[in-house]
Amino acid sequence: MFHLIEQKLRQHFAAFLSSAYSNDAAIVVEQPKQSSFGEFALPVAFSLARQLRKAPRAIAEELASKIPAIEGVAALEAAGNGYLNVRLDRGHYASLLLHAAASSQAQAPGKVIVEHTNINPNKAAHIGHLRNSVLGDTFVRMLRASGRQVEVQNYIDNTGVQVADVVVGFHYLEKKSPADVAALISQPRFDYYCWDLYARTSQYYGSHPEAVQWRRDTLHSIEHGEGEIAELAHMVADAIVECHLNTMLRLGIVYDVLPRESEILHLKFWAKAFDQLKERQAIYFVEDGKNKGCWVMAAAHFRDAVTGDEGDDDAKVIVRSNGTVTYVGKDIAYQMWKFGLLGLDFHYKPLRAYPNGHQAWVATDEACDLPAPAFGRGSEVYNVIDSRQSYLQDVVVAGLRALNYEQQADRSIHFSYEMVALSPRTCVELGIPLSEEDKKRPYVEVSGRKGLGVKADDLIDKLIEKAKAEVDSRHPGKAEDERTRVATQIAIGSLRYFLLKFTRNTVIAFDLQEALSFEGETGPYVQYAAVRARNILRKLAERGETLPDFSTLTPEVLRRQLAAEDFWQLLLAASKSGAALDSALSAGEPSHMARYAFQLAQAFNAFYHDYPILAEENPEKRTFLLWLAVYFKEQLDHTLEHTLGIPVPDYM
RNA sequence: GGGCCCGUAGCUCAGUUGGAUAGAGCGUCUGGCUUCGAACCAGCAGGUCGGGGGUUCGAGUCCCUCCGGGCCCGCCA
Repeated sequence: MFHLIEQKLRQHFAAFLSSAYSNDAAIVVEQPKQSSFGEFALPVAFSLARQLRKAPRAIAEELASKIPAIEGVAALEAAGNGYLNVRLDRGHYASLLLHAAASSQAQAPGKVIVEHTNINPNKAAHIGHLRNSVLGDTFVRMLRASGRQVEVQNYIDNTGVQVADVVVGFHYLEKKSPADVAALISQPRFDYYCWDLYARTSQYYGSHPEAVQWRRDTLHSIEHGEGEIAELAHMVADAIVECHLNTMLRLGIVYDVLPRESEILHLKFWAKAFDQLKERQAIYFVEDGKNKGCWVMAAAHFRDAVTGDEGDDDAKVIVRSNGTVTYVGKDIAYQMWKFGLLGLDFHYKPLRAYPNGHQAWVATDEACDLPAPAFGRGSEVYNVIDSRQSYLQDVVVAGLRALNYEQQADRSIHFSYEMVALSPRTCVELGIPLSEEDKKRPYVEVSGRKGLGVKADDLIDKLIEKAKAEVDSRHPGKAEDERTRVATQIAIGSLRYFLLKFTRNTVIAFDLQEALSFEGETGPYVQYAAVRARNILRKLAERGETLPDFSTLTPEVLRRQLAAEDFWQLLLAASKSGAALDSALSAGEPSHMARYAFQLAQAFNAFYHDYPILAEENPEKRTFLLWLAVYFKEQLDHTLEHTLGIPVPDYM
């Protein structure tokens, strides 16, 4: 509601300034530094000062007296050295909130595609992957909450080097047959097994350089899709994907479609993109020099300043001299498909039906009988990929631009974020050996090749264990499975909030102790506020009472009650979820949404402490306080569950 | 050598896109449970916003420069 009033205010001032001063500058509406100044502050007098050659303060006073009355605004005051502060009519505003019908938001045209997770299917997911998925999933929820149609894609690189390395491990190091591996897959935590095997294989290359030939042979077999090696690769990749989907489902993260690299190749996506790139001369064949025999994209396409003239050496190789295509090449084809620019489509088959009924599909190269939804053909594409790959993302966008797909290039957004590293303290705790140099660093980078990192499932297990101990001590009377469910919800809230509270370009130095904290600015703190609101209503029901009739809360009554600053500030904060969503979306920062939820919880916890609602004896005030609690609960529940993907437990 | 990111309280981080007296959490210290359960609340202490220039009514925010740290720049992905 808050942002609607803000919009109205902006329009009102724009119209007035346009007619009175012929000034058409955009109106800036801020929130005052101190709440005692009112609800909005307009620094408009400062920008008018130059035009009118008058002191800002005098202009602000003039505006305050001359501007026509605005419905719902109680006062307009000049303040400071030229601010114009706006005070809302509290009764009017609250009445709007009380009677607001759940406005069904008009669906914006066009489909947004969000690609996230994209974990190499060769080992267990780790904490860094969780940041990607939680950021992506939350952004998806935010877009949907704002009325956008969104498709969630999880790209599977099932033919790459990383899968090949694990296959090398199984085939050459462990001499395992497909039947042996199938037996392993049926055991729990196959992804953990591969985590170790991948590290072992990488290590083996280090001490046996000649083994790299195994990798080459394996990649070749995978690409041609034949023989035992190719079969192993498929088995491993498919099984690990299942593990990843299970891990993500624990956090409430689901997908619509999983495009795969194998299909990009088999269905000639790349061949078609290659033709277009050649035809439009986005890439060229190199006759000489270090890139001899390759098809490359000139550096000028993806770099601002090119120092050299030709710069073949700076060019990005798209097709190797042996004729195989690089990852970026395939990514260009994939990006084209996302926008419906390729004139080709995958076939699809159902991959899994989620508990909530949602169906995920996976790309295949042969048609199946079941009709799949129309995937791809997006009008906007967000790729959630860590910032270390920004160079490659630039190349992909440059590819679109070089093909004259300017609009699609502009709407290809690298939703980047910094990596998750480990705090030195946590490395020690996990038994990771550190050099003297590393111990002095603020953080240590994780490495899949070395097997260094915190596995996602381990972390989730630890969080559940910790939460369970807390729940057990507080609610010994509740049933075991119920306590486990609540503990799981708390663990999810804790983890999702932890990964969201940092802005995207902050490197997270993951610290186990910090992540396991449930106090202060954490998910459980916010959940606790929602649970407290819930408790009040449950207690009311236990006393045999029902909620009073809120229609007795007339604007006059509301105005009277909201004269109390504490109540007004809580109501105001709770009414800002739409504004918070708008600003979080325009900034592309899920962290803003998380912080809003935290601030709202803070406001409620203070309110809860100071005003025992059920003990209130004045009937009018009691009714009002109950409505306030109900309104707060609705807003926080919605923000947590719908937008942030954080469940609200029944009790804590 | 080129590109991107970071530097704000003891620690970890925000800072509404240039606005009023720079804010949270943790930690330290002090106080508050008669159950709408304290995973909470209240209070104290803590800052030359890395340094130096500049732009203007106004800079943590924009520009230049220097210092310190990180990440990329492969016929890996």
